[in-house]
Order: sequence, then structure tokens, then C-alpha cells
Amino acid sequence: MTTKPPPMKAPSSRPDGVVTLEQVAEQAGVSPSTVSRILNGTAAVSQAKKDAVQAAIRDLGFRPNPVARGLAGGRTLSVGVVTQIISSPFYGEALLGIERELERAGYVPMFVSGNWHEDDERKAIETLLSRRVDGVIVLAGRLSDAELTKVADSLPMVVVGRQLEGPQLFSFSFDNRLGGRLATQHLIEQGHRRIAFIAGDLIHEDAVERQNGYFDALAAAGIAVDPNLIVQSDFTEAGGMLAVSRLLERDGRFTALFASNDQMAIGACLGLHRRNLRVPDDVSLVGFDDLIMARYAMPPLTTVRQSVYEIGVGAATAMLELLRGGKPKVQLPEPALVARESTRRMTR
Amino acid sequence: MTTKPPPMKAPSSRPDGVVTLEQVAEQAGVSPSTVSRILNGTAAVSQAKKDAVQAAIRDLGFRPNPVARGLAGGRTLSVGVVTQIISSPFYGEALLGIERELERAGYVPMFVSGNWHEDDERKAIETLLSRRVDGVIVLAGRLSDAELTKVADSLPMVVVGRQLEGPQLFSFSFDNRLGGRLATQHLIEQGHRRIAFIAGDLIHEDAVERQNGYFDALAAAGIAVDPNLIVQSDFTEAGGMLAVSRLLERDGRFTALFASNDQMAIGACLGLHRRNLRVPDDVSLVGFDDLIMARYAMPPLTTVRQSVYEIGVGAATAMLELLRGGKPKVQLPEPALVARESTRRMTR
DNA sequence: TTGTAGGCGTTATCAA
DNA sequence: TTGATAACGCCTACAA
Repeated sequence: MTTKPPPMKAPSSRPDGVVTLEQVAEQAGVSPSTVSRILNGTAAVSQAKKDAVQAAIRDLGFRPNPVARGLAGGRTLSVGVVTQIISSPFYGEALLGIERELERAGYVPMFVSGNWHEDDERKAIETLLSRRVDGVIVLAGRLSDAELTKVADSLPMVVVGRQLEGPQLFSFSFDNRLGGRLATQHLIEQGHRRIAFIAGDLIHEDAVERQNGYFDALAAAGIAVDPNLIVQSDFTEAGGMLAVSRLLERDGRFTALFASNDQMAIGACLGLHRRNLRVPDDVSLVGFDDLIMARYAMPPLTTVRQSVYEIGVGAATAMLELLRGGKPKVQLPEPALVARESTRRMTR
Repeated sequence: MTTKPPPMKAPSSRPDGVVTLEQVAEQAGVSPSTVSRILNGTAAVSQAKKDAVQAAIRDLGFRPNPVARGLAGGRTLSVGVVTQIISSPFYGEALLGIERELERAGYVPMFVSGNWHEDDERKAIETLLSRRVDGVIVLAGRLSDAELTKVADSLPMVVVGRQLEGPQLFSFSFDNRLGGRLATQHLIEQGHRRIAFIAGDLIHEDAVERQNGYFDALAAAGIAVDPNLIVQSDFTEAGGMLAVSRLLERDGRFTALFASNDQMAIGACLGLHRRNLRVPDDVSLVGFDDLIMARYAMPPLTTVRQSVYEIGVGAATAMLELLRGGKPKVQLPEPALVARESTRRMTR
């Protein structure tokens, strides 16, 4: 042994099989910058070197290190996603859409929960920024428009469920109002006149819009709004169950119930069951979202289809476009009523 | 203007308000290394400097950059989580537990889906490694024990649902076998003898164990296993529904059904409904997991409680302990039967 | 078109 | 106990 141990660097492979850009450069006989340029398409490179480098990349199994990229001011190939509660079936489906779509472009999502809490949400975004994500997708939430817009100054941002404008900011919403109208209309067409409504948390535009749709349909049918038939809740199963109790404690009788999301509808169903009211025999029930759970509810739940998965895909697609420097345009399917077995024509 | 523009560096705050460790050092009148040492507790530092640095950190609102840390070989304060399908209600609850617990220690989870697919899972882990996560939590999955163990050579790892050993490797399982026994026993106690069983994907230890529990209970009661009453499925609602069809196509009659998770039970319920079989009047039904959906199923589902949320918390706790260099020990609650309305005493 | 040099924000290694 | 100094792996002027 004549060589001293320390500089014993085997150029082509380190202990754990991590290959660096520098090694690729060496193997291809070019400079690191050239490799970088080829990787990022930053500048024109001669075809010969391009080939050599690509061969080297393949041979060595090189994969750029996102962490180093992030530090160097480049991209991290990761996009932050602010959800509210990661365990909710609603967000679950959206996240799946986001993950799948992002993956196609080599991006990885970083999910953080806002817990329907302004501070948490703020912290979530900070976390994301400190992790150098390339962009942020915000699903609903409580942060003010101003605050979100400000973040978008330094980062591409996609916001679902609001209307915001900005150079690096894209937002889109599902047509919740139309959805709310369809649901209510369906009930009216079945002959119902006394239709109760469980609103979601009215801090959300979504919730408000669904309620507006409810009003629209009633108005169109010449049915007066009865405040006794409206309760506000929180989009959870437990909330839906509670809402039904409150509704039943009042004097107003109703033959149909429109819960502004599936989770509350499911909860309401149990609440009705507890009072010995049958769905749809005693009360017709409509939900909103068409989550998987709606299909498997008992009875299967009539609801308004908004493909949450598609919304996730849409958000991711928009983000990728933004990242590409383009102008996203997302075409969401129109809301549609899915009639199942929880609603029935009024016969009495 | 006598100074030339380029070096115009305002030491205390850059355009976007990002403060670096170096700035903290400067403000506190110490070297960057000292700041780093204080941050990481790497070495002893005089109290005076410690105070000064901490004051500077507070004043400047400094937050260490995880990306830079990751590059420098330090920690990224992030742990990777390999789930199977992020949209599943089961994983949702687990992820929530993981996220909450990790957050308490300043860690952020990175979720990636394995999609019940070996290749995806392998890729997921690679992604995680290239992102320099400090550790990996694996929830079930198809990767071989050997492969997982190998990954654990270079990284702390927690595996849920298997038995693996290793210096940086910790694994724990819920007592699925006992759970399966409890479920079946409950049915037997209600007088049922012909108890059908829907197994999960038997690639999972979990699924196998639940089935073993089913066998255990039958054996203890002196009931012979009837292969006609057993079908294998895939842990999804759709799978549960399909399983019921297959069961009913066979000649064997049954008065009770044990589905080895809640999702399949819910699906089975719909399947029975389609054949005009009532739960629990015609068939008593038991699930497994006690997800939220069980509570709100119609009728509310009798099931075996395993707190998926707790499992998530446990996995995270174990990981933090591993990261701390300690030996984790997770105490999971015993499985327990939660009797609700989907089962009833056989009267015929 | 290509290469060199410097920097991104931390941590780790050595001296002092 | 402290502080230079050199990585970490990549990107991006700048120069050639």
C-alpha cells in the first residue's frame, strides 16, 4: 500500500451507488456545466456531446439530486400541497389526482395539512417555502386572498375553490352553484316542497355557492325559503348528524334533505335512522361530491357529481403549465346529478 | 453615489425576507460554525454566545434551511412515508397520525404511493432517498423483506405490518389474528354457525392473520371450515361487493359474514342489498378496522377496533426514537370488538 | 459551443 | 470553546 487512504476515490461509484453529475461529466469527457445544460436544456450543445453525456447518464444510472438542485437555486421538482385534513375522503381523492399527474412530469408532491386553521395554514406554506418547493397548490382554506396573492409573488401557485388573479397565480372552481341547484331541482321535480338544507362551513365560497344554488332552485320553483329548514354545519359526518337533530327539534317538517356534501349526508342518514326516519321512504336525501362513499352508502346516495379526482388532476396540470411558464386553462366537467336510491318521488 | 451597485448587499435582510445562518452569526458576533453548533447541540458553547445567538435568531426570525442542511450531509427534518393508496380512508387516518406526531418534533412527512405495486414501491423509496429523507416509514406493501432490510442499512426505517429485525429497523403489527378471532367469536356467540369470510389480499400478513383468527375461532367452537364460505378479495369496497356475489353463487348458505376490513364490509352490504338480503335481518355482518365509515354505515357496522390513527402515531413515534438513536417500543392497544347494529342474535 | 469559477446555506473537519 | 476552510451536488454567470 503506497497510496494513502483518504484520496482513495473510485471515480465511477461511491459506496452507496450515488452517482454525481461530475462523474457523468468525467465519463463523457465534458465539463459539468455541459452536462447541466443538457439536463436542463439551458443552452445549445453539440449533438456529439449530447449523445456522449446521455450514454454516460444511462451507463452510470445517474439521477440528479433534487436537494442540490434546490440549493443551487434551481428546481426541486417538488410542489407543495396545502390540504385541510389529509384523512378526509374528499382530500384523499384530490391528492391522488395530484400525485398521479405530478408524477408524470417527475414532480413529487409535499402534503401539509392546514387543519381548517389559519395559523396552521400559514405555517404550512412557510414550511413548504423553506423546503424550496417549486410551486404551491392550495385546496380551499382560510387564508385571505391578499395573503395568498402575496405568496404567489414569489412562486407559482394554484388555488382551488376561489377566484384569484395574478401572473403566477391560477385558480379555478367547480360550479358549485349549479350543482346546488341541480340537487335541489331534482328534489323539486320529485314533488318535494319542504326541502331542508344543511350548509357547509360558510367561510368557504364552495359552501356559500351550494347554498345559493339551493336558493336559486327554490326561487325558480316559486318556493319560499324557510329559515327553519336551514342549518349550518361543518362538512363532517358528525356535523351532518348533529344538523339533523337540530332540524328535527324545530317545528318545521320536511320531506327532503339536501346536505351540501356527501359526508354530511351520510351523517344525516344516521341521524334520521336514530329518529326512526327512513331514507328515502320518509325523507329523500341528496348529497354532494360523489365520493366513493356515496356509491356504497345504504341506500346508495343520490348526489352531485364533481370528480374530486379530476379536480386534483386539474390542479396539478395547471401547476405544471405554470411551471412551464404557460397560461393554464382547466376544463372541469360540468356538475351532474347522479340519481341513486336515496331519493324518491313524493306520493303523499 | 460612490459605492458601485453590485456588492450592495444589505446584510440583514434579503428581498424575500430569507435570513441565513451567516447573518445570524454576523449579528451575534460569532462565527457561523458556532451558530450551527448551537442549533444542533453538536458541541458545547459558552452561555454568553448561546444567548447572543438565540437573541439574533429571534430578532431576525431565522429559520434554518432544510434543503441546505440536506445537502451538507445533515438532516432534512423530513421522513418519507410509503403508503399504498393515499386516497384510501384507511391510509388517510394513518397518515394523519403520522403527520401530527412528526410535526411535534419539527419533521415533515413526504408521502408517496406504492399503489400495491412492487415497482412503484421501489421507485417510491428511491424517490425518497434521493430527496434525502432522514428516515422511511413503510405501511404494508409488497417489497420483499430482504429488500426492505437492505434499505434500512443506510437509513432508519419503520415498517408497519411485518416482523423485521435490524439495527436501524423497527417493525410492529397490530394483533390481527386476535382481532379476526374476536370478530368470528362474536358471531358464534350470537348463534351463527355458517359464517362466511371475505379474506383480504393474502399477500399481506395482515390478511393472512385475520383469516387465521377466523380459523381459530371456528376451531375453538368445533365448527368445521367450509371452503365454500371463503372468498378472497382485495380490501376495497368494490371487491367486497364482488365477493358477496361469488359467495351467493355457490350453494353454501350463510347467516353471517365476516369481511376482513370495513371497506369490504361496506361493499358487501351493498352486494347483499342488491340480492334483497338485509343486514342484520338476513345476514349479520362484521368488519375490521373501525374506520369512521363503520360508525356511519347503515346499519352502523359491528367491527374490530384497531386505531389506525394510533398506528400512525406509533409509527411516527418509533421513527423519532430511531432518529434519536434509541430503541423504539410501541405499545398498541389490544384489538377489541365494537358491537353495533350490523349483527344480531340468530333466532331461527 | 464549451469550460472555469463562484455561489446556494449548512455541516464537518481541523487547527488554534 | 471557537473559527477558518472545505465539502455537499448542482446551476449560472462569465470568459474563452
